[in-house]
Amino acid sequence: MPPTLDDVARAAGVSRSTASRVLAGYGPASPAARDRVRAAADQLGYAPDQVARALVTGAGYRLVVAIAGASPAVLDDPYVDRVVRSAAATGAPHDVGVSLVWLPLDDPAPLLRRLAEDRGVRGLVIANTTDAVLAALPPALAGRVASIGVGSREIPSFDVDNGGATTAMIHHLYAAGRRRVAMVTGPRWMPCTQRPIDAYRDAAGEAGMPVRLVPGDFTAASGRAAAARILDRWPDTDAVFATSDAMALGAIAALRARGLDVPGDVAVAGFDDIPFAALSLPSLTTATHPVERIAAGAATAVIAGARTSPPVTAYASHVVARETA
Amino acid sequence: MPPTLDDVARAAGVSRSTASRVLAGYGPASPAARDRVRAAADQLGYAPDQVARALVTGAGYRLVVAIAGASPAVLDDPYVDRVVRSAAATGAPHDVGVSLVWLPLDDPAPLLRRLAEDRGVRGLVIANTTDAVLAALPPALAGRVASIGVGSREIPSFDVDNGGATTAMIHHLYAAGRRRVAMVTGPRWMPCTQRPIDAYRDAAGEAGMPVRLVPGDFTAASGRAAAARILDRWPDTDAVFATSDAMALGAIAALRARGLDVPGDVAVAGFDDIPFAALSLPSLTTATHPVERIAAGAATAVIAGARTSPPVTAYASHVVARETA
DNA sequence: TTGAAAGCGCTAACAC
DNA sequence: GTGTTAGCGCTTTCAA
Repeated sequence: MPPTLDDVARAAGVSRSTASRVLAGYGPASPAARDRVRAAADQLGYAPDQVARALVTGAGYRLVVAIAGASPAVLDDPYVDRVVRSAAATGAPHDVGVSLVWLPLDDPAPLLRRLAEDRGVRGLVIANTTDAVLAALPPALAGRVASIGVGSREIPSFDVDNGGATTAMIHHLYAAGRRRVAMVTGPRWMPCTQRPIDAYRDAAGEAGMPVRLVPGDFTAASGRAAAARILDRWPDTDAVFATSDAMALGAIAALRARGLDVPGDVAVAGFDDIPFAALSLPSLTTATHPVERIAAGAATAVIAGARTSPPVTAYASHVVARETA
Repeated sequence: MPPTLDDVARAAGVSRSTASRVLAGYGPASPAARDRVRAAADQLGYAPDQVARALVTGAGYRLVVAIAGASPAVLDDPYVDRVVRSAAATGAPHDVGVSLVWLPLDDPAPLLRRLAEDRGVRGLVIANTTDAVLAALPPALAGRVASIGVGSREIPSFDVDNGGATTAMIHHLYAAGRRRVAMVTGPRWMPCTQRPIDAYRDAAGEAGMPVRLVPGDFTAASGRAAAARILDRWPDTDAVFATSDAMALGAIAALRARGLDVPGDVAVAGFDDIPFAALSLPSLTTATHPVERIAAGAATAVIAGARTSPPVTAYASHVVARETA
């Protein structure tokens, strides 16, 4: 049996409350008592029982990662895998576990309410956040939510600087001599897909280049379809920037199916820098997406108490120039 | 504030103990009391507080996914991502969260001991399990551990039938006219890499074909290196079966770098059926690996109490014939 | 079959 | 600065 606070207190010759105060790190305690308690705790290998602590503080012991989307299928995505894994690794030293749920986009309130009432829930990390989801957040969750994507005054946001990445990538394509760059965006309902669109428009406007936008949903299939639409509408397109590597890979397949050479006829760039971007042939030019760091930041914010985090934390992305663009 | 057991008991007009017995599902209770308690619980929307329950039962509230390996870098792997995500989704309805840790292969005992003593830990799912890890498992963890990989009499094992998959794949290659098939295996220290090797030897023996084995570590880089070694040692090799898609893709790159055509000169097959396998050009022939189902099985076993599971649960894998083989 | 009572390990008022 | 006391919500003897 692991030692309890009582054991420590007894060994240190103080009361349980004093031991608790010392170990919790706040509340009054004499230096002498401090030393003795700490020594005893060390010597016994004491670690506070998080369950008991959670019971009395009402803190909650698990972090819920909620992925907003139209159907539970949104969970089936390597991106989600990376978020969850990073959160699970981040929580481990704090003894908080992670559970994963699908947050229905059309009616998020019931689940959100249940989570708010669940005493086991330490806090929430929401991904694919929309304004509607933000609005549906019960007050009881205040200060315990972080968003990967858009945030609000109360909800801190953690996300990649995809606007900056877009600017950099478009400039990269222009610098390589491409003139008619089409962009495959994320789905319209995701607010965080707006920044790349704006950045693209700005870059195109400044350079006097055309704007060619087609939406996708981050999957390879949607990239394939998007490339087909682009070629149909604007046959002279000489570069495609897809905002996910999967879409970029799909686009390449579609381009080749039409007999076009990549990058000879059309350059293609992706976004995310998944492991296979480097392995595909030709290797894919893309921009980094530090998903693990973002998720770790969001998880840490929730565990620490989200109200102390700055409203927006943007993670830099940089262009990885390979063969396709 | 969510309703407590006291609220339910009061509403049902019984004592807290009776309500507890009814809701827990065991212990004596009259049918009348049963009905009243259940109705009250329903009506109030009662959900037991897992923290309080854990405190008294000592059951633990989180599932630890431990990945054995030489360094913390083993955590940085899409395979791990899939395991963790599936476990996190599986635990969610049971209010158990998942945390992820690295289990040092050379000295697993200290961490294992800490986990065994941690009252917050419900149980363990271990991946990349070795016999040494199994031997180091403290008795306190008995019945609360499931292994993805090798198991033992006490530790149930959940894994893909990679032996069967290997047999099927080798036969597929022979049937396609390949005669000198080399295999890139997993690292030697992983016991679960043995079955594919045995299956390969058997198939080769039966067919009177040569045995050509080279170890890898499941990464693309190792696949590349392995393919180079294969060509150096056995230049007439006409097929490579790599036991991960990443290695297969690496092997293809190496083959092409030597001017060989895939599948014209050398067929290549992988294992895992990662999303990118279908997208690569030429598309990769591989075998499925239901990682999510395996992890869900292991997680469920731990949550339910692992001693009730059969000692070995093998998940079928089937060949997905595409262009490379 | 039921309820009273004890207690899981901890924190937090509140007296001293 | 310190110790006493009272719970957090639940399960579980044990006596009725």
